[in-house]
Amino acid sequence: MASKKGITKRRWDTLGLKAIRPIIDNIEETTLARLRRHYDNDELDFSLQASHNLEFGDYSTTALLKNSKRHQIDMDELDSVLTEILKENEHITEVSTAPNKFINIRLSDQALLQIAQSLNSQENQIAQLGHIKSILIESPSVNPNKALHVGHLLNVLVAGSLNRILRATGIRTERDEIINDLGVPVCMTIWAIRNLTNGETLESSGLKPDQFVGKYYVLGKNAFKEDQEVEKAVRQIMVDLESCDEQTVKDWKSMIEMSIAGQIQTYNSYGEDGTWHRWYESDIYKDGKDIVIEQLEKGTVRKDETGALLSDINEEYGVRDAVLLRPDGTTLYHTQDIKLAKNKLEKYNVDMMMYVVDEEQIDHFQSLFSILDAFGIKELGTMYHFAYAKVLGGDGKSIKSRDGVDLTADQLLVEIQDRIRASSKEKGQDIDEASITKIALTALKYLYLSRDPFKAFRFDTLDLDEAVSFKGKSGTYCLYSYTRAKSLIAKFTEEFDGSISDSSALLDIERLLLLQNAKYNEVVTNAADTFTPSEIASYVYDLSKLFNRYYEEVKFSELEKAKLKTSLTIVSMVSETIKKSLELLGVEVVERM
RNA sequence: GUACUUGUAGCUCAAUCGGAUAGAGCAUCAGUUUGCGGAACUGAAGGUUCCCGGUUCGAUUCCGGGCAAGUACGCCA
Repeated sequence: MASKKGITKRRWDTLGLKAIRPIIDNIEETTLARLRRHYDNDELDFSLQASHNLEFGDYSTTALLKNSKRHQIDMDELDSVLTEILKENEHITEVSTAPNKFINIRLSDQALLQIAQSLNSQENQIAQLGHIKSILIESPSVNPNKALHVGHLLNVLVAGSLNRILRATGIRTERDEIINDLGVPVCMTIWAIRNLTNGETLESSGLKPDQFVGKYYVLGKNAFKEDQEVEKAVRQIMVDLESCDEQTVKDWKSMIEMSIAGQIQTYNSYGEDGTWHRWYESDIYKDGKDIVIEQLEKGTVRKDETGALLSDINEEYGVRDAVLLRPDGTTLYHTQDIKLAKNKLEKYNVDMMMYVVDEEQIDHFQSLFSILDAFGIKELGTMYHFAYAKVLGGDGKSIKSRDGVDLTADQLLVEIQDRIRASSKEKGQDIDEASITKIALTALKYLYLSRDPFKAFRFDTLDLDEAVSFKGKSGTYCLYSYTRAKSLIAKFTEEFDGSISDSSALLDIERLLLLQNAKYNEVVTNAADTFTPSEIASYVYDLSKLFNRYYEEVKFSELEKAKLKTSLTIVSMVSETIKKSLELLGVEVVERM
């Protein structure tokens, strides 16, 4: 009995990724092997997790609590055995058992530096793959009659970031989207462009192509609502399109092309190439009939009294059955999506299909996934609806319902750029336009990606002011840390050679910094496994914050030469981690700001 | 009505997916500055994690039941 629950659950744990942690994995393995041998019991468990507080050591284990009860081993005895094994490890300098039976270990300075070097090397492999080795991401599938607004942007940025994060772990990713190029709204736009332009053309309007389309969509929609004659005319366009009337097809194609071209421009300005594969509803809306009829004899589809064909899987899957073919043989949304899924699999042969579509369509996807499973096309658990919550306007209402009055993605970028430019002028800095754009994108992307996408958020000017204020938890703060690190290395360029020959003990702040740095593989793996870019955002902020503390605490110009070299190497490694992390969020770093 | 999602500091949000004393930012208050870039740093104050049960060494997290908010519910896409 398949469960309806979980198809769109937030926490996804079936990618089976396992982070590769240099040295830490090694300590885990050797300790576990010795422990099992000592007790001659292969069921014993041992794992290390990073401590959140230096007081509790660098890493800790709950092995005492987990094993003693489960395997009837005396806790004190296990404690002394485990402590002995850990103490003999070359990378560990201190082992202590807390009153609550956590065992805390402290790593040697050497081990910390080695870990940083492994993570920083070109060969750093982030994770071992599980059974999901390839994923197709469908996004953003914006309707072609509208310019992208600040709500669509969430989709674009999250999908872009997920794509990068998944790739970083070694998963093969593919991108695609479906363009709904049919339907009444499209025909309303065609009608408006035919009748309301007063001679205005794309060229003479000076608008981006998608904005041009969007403008006439709104005009067409209003006319459609108010005037029955217009409604008639729009219906006629639908009929003409269906019957492949030459002029109508030409107008339609030109409108769709304008729209896509404009959307791609927007993707480009946000640093996404937008070259992913596009499926068109008009290519597939007649298909899928045979798939449905084929299922009739398998019992997963039934015919009702009107002659319509419905899915018949309610009992097994607990989802409401859907109409798949009208009595006249025409298809519906579901039917097209079934066909599309089949096409996708034929083209990309991926282990998992992900749909980045807002939460309004949860029911649709639960139903679709169940049907695909029942039809033997793709198993449950290998399809995922990333059901992000809608972005709300400043008044707390859905943006979707208020056509034409909202900030478009293009306007938003310009607005942020203006603010960045103004504030850098205020500080008497002279920054080139390319950097202004990068800083603006940093602020914006961090704002969008640092939060949980499953919780609705209100988009209003308050958020904007915060994003560009450069204070506190922001992308610009992280970027600033990076440029600080870079300028530090540039200042001491003669002393910096990437070595760690110094033998004096690391400072506490250096240990903290290296420990945070050491979490990189784990954080990226977890972000991929649970589809949460915000984990990267939190991580890079914490790392940046530690770096700024380091920067304030240590006067580099007063350090001994050997110590300076090591410290600069640490700075360099940390700055590279900041850079890599920001890139996973789709942020390109600047060297100066 | 049914299903899904959400509920944590005054506000906006975290919490490595069962771990130690629930953390940040904003706002508030108090400090650091002759500097390697102050777009920085340090500190104070702020909590019955919506409520009630259960599971267990241990629950913001998992399970059950309430309460509140948002969203979706067959021939539209």
